[in-house]
Amino acid sequence: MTHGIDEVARVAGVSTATVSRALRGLPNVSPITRKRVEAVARDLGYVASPSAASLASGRTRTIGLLTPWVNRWFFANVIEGAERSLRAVGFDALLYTFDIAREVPRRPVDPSVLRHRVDGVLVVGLPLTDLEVEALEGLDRPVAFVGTGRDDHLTVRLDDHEAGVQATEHLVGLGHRRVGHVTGTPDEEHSWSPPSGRRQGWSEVLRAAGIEPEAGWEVNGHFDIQGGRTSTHALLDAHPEVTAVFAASDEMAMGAILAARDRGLRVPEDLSVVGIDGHDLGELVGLTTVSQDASGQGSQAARLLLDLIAGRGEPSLVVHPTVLVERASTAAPRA
Amino acid sequence: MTHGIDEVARVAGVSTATVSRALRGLPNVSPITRKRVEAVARDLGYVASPSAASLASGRTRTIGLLTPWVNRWFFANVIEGAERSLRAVGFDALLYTFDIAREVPRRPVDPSVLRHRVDGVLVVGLPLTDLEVEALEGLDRPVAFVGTGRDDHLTVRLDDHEAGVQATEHLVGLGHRRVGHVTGTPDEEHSWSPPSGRRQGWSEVLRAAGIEPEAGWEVNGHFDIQGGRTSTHALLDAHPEVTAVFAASDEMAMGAILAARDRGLRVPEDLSVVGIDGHDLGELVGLTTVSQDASGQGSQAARLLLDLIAGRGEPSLVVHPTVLVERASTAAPRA
DNA sequence: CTGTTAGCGCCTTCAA
DNA sequence: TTGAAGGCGCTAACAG
Repeated sequence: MTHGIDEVARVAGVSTATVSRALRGLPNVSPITRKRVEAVARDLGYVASPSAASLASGRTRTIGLLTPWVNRWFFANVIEGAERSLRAVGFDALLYTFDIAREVPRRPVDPSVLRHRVDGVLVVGLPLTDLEVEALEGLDRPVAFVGTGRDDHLTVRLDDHEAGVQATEHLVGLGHRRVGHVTGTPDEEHSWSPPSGRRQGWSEVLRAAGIEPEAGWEVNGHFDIQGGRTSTHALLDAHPEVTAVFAASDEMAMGAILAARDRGLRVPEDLSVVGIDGHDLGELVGLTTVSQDASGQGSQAARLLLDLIAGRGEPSLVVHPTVLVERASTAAPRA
Repeated sequence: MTHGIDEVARVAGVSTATVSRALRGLPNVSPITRKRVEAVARDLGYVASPSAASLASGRTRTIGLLTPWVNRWFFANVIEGAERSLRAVGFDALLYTFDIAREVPRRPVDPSVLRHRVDGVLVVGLPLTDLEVEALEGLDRPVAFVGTGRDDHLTVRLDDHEAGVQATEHLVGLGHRRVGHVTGTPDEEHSWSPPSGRRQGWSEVLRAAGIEPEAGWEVNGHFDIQGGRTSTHALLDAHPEVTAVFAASDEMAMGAILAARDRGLRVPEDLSVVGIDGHDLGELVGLTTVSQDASGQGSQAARLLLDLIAGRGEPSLVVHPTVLVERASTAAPRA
C-alpha cells in the first residue's frame, strides 16, 4: 500500500523525477512518457503526498483565510467566493477564525500558526493593527485584504466612505435631519477601517446639509443583529428625536428594525432604516440598503493573491462599486 | 533564517529529539529542560514545519470539512462550530466545497484530493451515495457526518422525521388540511436523507389526520430562498387550494413567504408557512419554525471526530433535539 | 531523561 | 528528455 511516487515510477518504467515532472505538467517530458505516467498514476490511484511535496518544494498550495466570523453574511460570502477561486486552481483554503471579543482593544491576532502552512494569507474584513500586519509579514508570504482598507497591500474592498455617503444622502434626500448611526466597532486609530469610513460619510453628509451630528447619535452595534437591536434601543432611549438610522451593515439594520418593533415604532413611518451589504434576506425584510458583491470580492481577491504568489502582478487596490437599493424601510419623516 | 528545530536544539544545548518532545508536551522530559527549550523556541520564534511533522509522523492535525455550501445558514453555523472545536485543540480546518449543481444525479464527490491531507473528514449536510462513502473510506481516515444520516458512521444530526412531524402537526393542529411541502432535493435512493425524513414526517401526519397528500403538493425548493420562492409559485399555480406550506428549511420558507407576497397573499391569513432551522432572521420575519442548534452540532461532531482519531470512543449517533418556535407566519386557515 | 540514527515521500539540482 | 542523488525538517525507534 505504498502507492508512492516510486511505485508509479517502477510500473511506468521511468524514474521518480520523471513521474514528478509528468504529473505536475512541467515541460521537458515527452508526450508519450507523460501519457504513460498519467495512466499508471490513475490506475494506481496515486495522489502525491502534500506534506512531502511541501517539504521538498517549500510550497503548500494552501491559502490561509483569516477571518473573525464565518457565519455572518459578508464573511460567509467572501469565503465562498475565495474558496471557489482557489479550488479552481487546485489550492486549498485553510480556515482561521480568530475570536473577536467585544472588548477594546481586542487580543492581538497571532499569525504564527500559519508559519510554513500557507503560500499566502487572505485577511477578511477585520482591520488589523500595524503590529499585526507586521507579524503577518513576518511569515514572508503575500498577504491580501478583503473588505478592509490596507491600501498599502493588495486590497479588494468597497469605498466605505462613499457607501456611507450614499446611505445618508438617501435619508437626507427624503427629508430626514436627525439621523442616527449604528456603527460596527470603529477603530479610532485607523481612519481607513470600514466602520470609520462609513461613519465619516454619514457625518459629512449631515454637515453638508447643515446638520451637526450629536455625539449620542452614534452607537456601536458590533456588526450583528443583537448588537444592532440593543444599540438602537440605547440610541432611541437617549435620542427619541431621531427619525432615521443608518446602520453600517444589513444585519445591524435588521437589529434596528427589531428594536423599532420592540418599541412599537413602525418602519418606515416612525423610523427609517438603511443598511449596507445587500443581504440575501433584504428583499424579504424590505430593507433599503447599499449593496455590494461580497462573493465577487472574495473570488477576485483570491485570484489576485494567487497572481502575487506566482510572481505575476503587483499589489493593487480594487474598489468594488456599491448600489443603493431602495425598499420599504425608508420613507420621508412624518410632518 | 533557518530557525529549524536544530537551531533551537543548538541554542538550548540539547538534541533535536528533546526539542521535539519538549515542545509537543510529551512526557519523559525534565521540567527544567522543557522550560529552557520552550524559552529558546519562543525567543527564536520557532514554529515547527507542519509539512515536515506530517511527513515524519503521518499525522496532519487537519480536518477536512466537506460541504456543498458555506454561505447558507445551516452550513455556515456548522462550520463555525466545528472550526471552534478544532482550533481549541490546535487542529486546522480545511474547507472543501463541492459544487452541487441542481441536476440529478449530481457529479460524484471525489475525495482523493484529501489523501494524505487530513486526519479525518467531516461531511456537512449532504447525503452521500454508497460509492462516495466508499471512496471516502478509501482515505483510511475517520469520517463523521453532520446533519445527514449515515447511521452506520459517527453522525450528529436531528431527527428529521420528527422535525417534519412537529412542523406538520402544528399546521394540522391549527386546522389546515391541504398542506403543501417544499422539500430540498429528496434522494429517492436514501430514505434516511434529511429531505426524505422531513417529507415522510409530513405525509404521515397528513395521513394520520385522514388526508391523502396529493403528488402535486410537493415541490423541490433546492434548499435556498429563490428555490423556495419559485417552487411555491409552481405549487400554488397548480394547487390554489393549499392553505399552508411546510418548507424543509427556513431559507426555503422565506422564499415561500416571498412567493405569497408576490401573489398578493397575506401570511398567515391566506397562507401559513413553517420552516426548519431556527435561522437568525426568523424572528424578524416572524417565521414559525422547528429550530435546531447547528453550531452545536458542528462543534460536537468535531469533538467526537477528534476522539475517534485519538482512538477514544466509538462511532456513535447523536440526535439533537428540535423545538417548535411559534411565530406570526402560521395561523388557522380562513373559514 | 536524553541522544543517535533512520527514514517519512517528494522535488530539484546536476549530469548524462 | 531523462536519471541519480541529496536533502527538505521533523518524528520515532532504539540505545544509553
